[in-house]
Amino acid sequence: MTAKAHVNLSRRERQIMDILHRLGKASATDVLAALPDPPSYSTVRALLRLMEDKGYLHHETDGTKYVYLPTLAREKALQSALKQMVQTFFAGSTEQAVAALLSKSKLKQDELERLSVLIEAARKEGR
Amino acid sequence: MTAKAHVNLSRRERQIMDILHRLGKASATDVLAALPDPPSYSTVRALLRLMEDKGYLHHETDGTKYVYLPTLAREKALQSALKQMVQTFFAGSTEQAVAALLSKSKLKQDELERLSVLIEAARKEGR
DNA sequence: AAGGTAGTGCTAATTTTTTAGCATTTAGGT
DNA sequence: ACCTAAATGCTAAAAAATTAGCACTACCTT
Repeated sequence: MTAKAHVNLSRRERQIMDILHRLGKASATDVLAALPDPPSYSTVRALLRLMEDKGYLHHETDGTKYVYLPTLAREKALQSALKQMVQTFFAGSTEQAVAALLSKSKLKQDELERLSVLIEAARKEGR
Repeated sequence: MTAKAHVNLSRRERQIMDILHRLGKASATDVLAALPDPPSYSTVRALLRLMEDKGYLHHETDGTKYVYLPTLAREKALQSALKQMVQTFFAGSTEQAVAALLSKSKLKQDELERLSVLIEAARKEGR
């Protein structure tokens, strides 16, 4: 499983990976509920089995049922997704990406406060 | 073209949209050069034509050749991508997304400085 | 002006994805 | 112990995506 496996995901596979990353872990029923234009339950189970074969995810047993989790650790997947986004829309500039996030959402005072602390810390560290 | 059209893109379609957003616009040759596991030139042209039919992109003529551009304005596509990312990995928290970006890349002093200015401005504005 | 190069249009085959059905197993309640 | 409910395993059909080939046109170079 390379870190850029995501470029090879099909439509449904990507939707399912997004759901798993969002929920952390999920049963076939959970996945079905979260899928856009949901297919049948049977279909979802088949997809999950195929994706497990391909190594994108694996399952644990919770009593008699299966709970699926991404194979690639959240950290790795996140890093890959962030990099992809920064490259695609900001020519590699993290600064611009952060600026876009800031401009597109109304952060609360306490959130801004905490970010301010983070940035000041980074500035001192680099100095 | 809804703003969440991206969830319906196939593997190649997504790869091509990423390339177009990265480059702004691109010829079939450009796209071929940028595609991972590149297929034939003929294939790329067919994909571009299909995607144009679906409304994902359109072309302009540059002399005799075609140059393709995303239909959805960069701003819209970006907003949709950012939202998707924030929802998937940060349960909707922009603050956490920004924090992750900061922690995963070494920003230069001048970049940090500019971000600091942005954040202070937002803090004053919200107050 | 002729030949070659670089582009487009169209079509069809192949491969992959997506889908659903049926059989089987396990657990729990009466 | 038996019946039902809720799982899973497996298989195959249908739909969509991916691919490449061939024919044609415009332009440039000699």
